[in-house]
Amino acid sequence: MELPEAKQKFIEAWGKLGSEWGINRTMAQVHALLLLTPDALTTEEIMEALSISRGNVNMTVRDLINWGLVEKQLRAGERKEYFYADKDTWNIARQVAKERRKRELDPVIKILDELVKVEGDKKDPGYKTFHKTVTDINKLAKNVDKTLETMIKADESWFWGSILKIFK
Amino acid sequence: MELPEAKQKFIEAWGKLGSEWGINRTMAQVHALLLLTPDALTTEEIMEALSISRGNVNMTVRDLINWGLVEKQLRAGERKEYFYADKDTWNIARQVAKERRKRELDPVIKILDELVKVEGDKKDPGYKTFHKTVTDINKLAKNVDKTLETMIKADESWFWGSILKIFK
DNA sequence: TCGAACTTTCAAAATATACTGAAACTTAAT
DNA sequence: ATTAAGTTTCAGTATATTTTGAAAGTTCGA
Repeated sequence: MELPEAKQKFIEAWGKLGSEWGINRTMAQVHALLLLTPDALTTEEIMEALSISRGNVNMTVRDLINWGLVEKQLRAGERKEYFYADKDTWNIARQVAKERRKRELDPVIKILDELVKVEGDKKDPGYKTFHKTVTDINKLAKNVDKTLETMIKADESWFWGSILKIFK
Repeated sequence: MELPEAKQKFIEAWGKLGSEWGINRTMAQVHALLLLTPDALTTEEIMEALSISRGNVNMTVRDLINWGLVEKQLRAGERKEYFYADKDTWNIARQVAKERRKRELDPVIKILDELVKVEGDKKDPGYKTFHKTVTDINKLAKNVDKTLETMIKADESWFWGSILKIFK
């Protein structure tokens, strides 16, 4: 396989994975493109490379910046903005974990904490099932939450070292 | 908060979480409904409880069965089919991990393995960046893959015991 | 083998999501 | 103050996903 084709494949694969994970395809593709590019790109170059509109690039890049995956670079004497993606995969993973935790897991845990407190007739199977399900899911969610928190704070080699050692 | 309202909240929350995780909202809601129901429900009852059409229930329930989260029950002397959700949250988590790994992670790892092999000019920064990015992501993906595999095989208390012990 | 009870399918409609492109806006040099 | 280079916004359009509902299919008892 030749390099240009390989790059294309990578962009596609990352785009597909992204869309399966609730990140929109274009956003994932722009990220992939930047990950493959040694230096920063302009809006113009991204538009060109992926055949998408200016408006789309603008919004997508803003999202990537909000996710902490891309940074805007300014160059002395130039008006154009350049976009550069952090290439450290551990940072990327951590950043994604951090954002998703904040956006998705935290709100659900908050609701579950409320629901665990709901009182009811302990003889009623409907109530018993409700209470057990909610309590169990809450516990699971809290475990996931703690694990993510550790991961977010941790150093890569330590993290995988510990995980894979146990699981050996 | 009263039980019916609490149930409703749970169904909504689970639906929202599901849709953020690439599982469609209705599927997650049907799952939530079944998780709250001590015994099995019929198509009719699901339609009623969630105000959705017969066709939708049929397809959604089929998907849940394919994900291994719900089972079809037949009762002697009855034509109707009943649907029952496994209430064990660890099984649910495992099952979801298993399916997503198979459907999403495995194909990406296959592509990454191909891309890691692509040869190029070692002086070319474009090639160097490509190669490093692909190699790094491949490693990360393999670590996640191994961890998921362990989780899928593991027993709940052992798994969280080990994880949380390290992470203290 | 008929028909009632139930399930499945899928084309069409509804809804949700993403993208475009041109106008409005910003900034800085002249 | 004007203009040119660039960025941002967003109404309208395009695309993708989900849902409906009615027709076709299945199964089983009489």
